[in-house]
Amino acid sequence: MFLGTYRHAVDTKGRVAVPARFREQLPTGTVISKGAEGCLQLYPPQEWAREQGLRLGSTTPAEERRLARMMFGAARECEFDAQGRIVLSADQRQYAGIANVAWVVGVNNLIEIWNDDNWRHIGEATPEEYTRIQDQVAE
Amino acid sequence: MFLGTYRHAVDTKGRVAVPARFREQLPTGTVISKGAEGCLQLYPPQEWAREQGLRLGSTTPAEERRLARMMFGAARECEFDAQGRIVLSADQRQYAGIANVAWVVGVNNLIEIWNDDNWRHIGEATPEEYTRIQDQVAE
DNA sequence: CACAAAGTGGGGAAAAGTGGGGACGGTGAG
DNA sequence: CTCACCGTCCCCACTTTTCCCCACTTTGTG
Repeated sequence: MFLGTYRHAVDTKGRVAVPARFREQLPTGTVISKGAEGCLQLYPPQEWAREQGLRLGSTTPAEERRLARMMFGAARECEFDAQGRIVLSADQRQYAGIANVAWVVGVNNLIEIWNDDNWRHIGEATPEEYTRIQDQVAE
Repeated sequence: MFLGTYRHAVDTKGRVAVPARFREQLPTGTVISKGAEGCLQLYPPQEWAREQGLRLGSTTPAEERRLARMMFGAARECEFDAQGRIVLSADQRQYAGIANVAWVVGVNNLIEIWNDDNWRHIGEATPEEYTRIQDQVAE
């Protein structure tokens, strides 16, 4: 279970530190790819396995081909260095609009990485907003 | 599992480097053929075997006959040189519209090779597009 | 306040990618 | 039949990127 929000530096080589609390729960085989609303997502192996039903073959429908290409094309297996950092590729940084700073957020089963603006927009909420959205999902 | 997008040069002899990450996972018997939307596809042996369900016979429907002819007719076994490159034939380059640059993309079970323009249209996604397509396939 | 753990930054060795020379073999023209 | 030409393949050398390692700074805790 991944919880909490962390603000980390992204250096000139595209490296970001994954919070130690998260790292201890991430076995090898963790994958990072694009996510909705312009974030990046880290999938622990068991979560990633769920996504792998999507395959290419001569009978795959056009919409699924498109999604598979975008999703797997943007993905990489996470490799942690001795300091517990991963490298965000240039593509990934561009997609998420990340330059020098990234927000690393635990969202229950996945970890998300956001840029400043998008995270402020999506993640921070006034009490009124929060209440409204909770009511909306409740239906 | 093949993941990630790589932009590689195609030299005057039609050679493209296959990313080292992919190469390690490709045994001999890997096949390259044409794919949908104007790409080329590399099939590892076990994936190629799956496509061989498609056979010609007296009861094969017209559409499948056509597909079988195009797909198997265009196929070749991949041969890697000492630097890990494969040669794209003139036919293959023409089909995919590839000149000096190719995008080599891991799409879970297959590897695809694209030209600049087509990949930009099919594979690169803005956050809005990506979110839309993900929601669309989710149904 | 001191010590330990976590995060940040950069230099250098190793690996990956790129480009071209030249040998070999098959094809077609003289 | 011989010779020039073209395509293929193998080898070598250069460039660029990756990643591994070390050291410093900051944060958090006893």
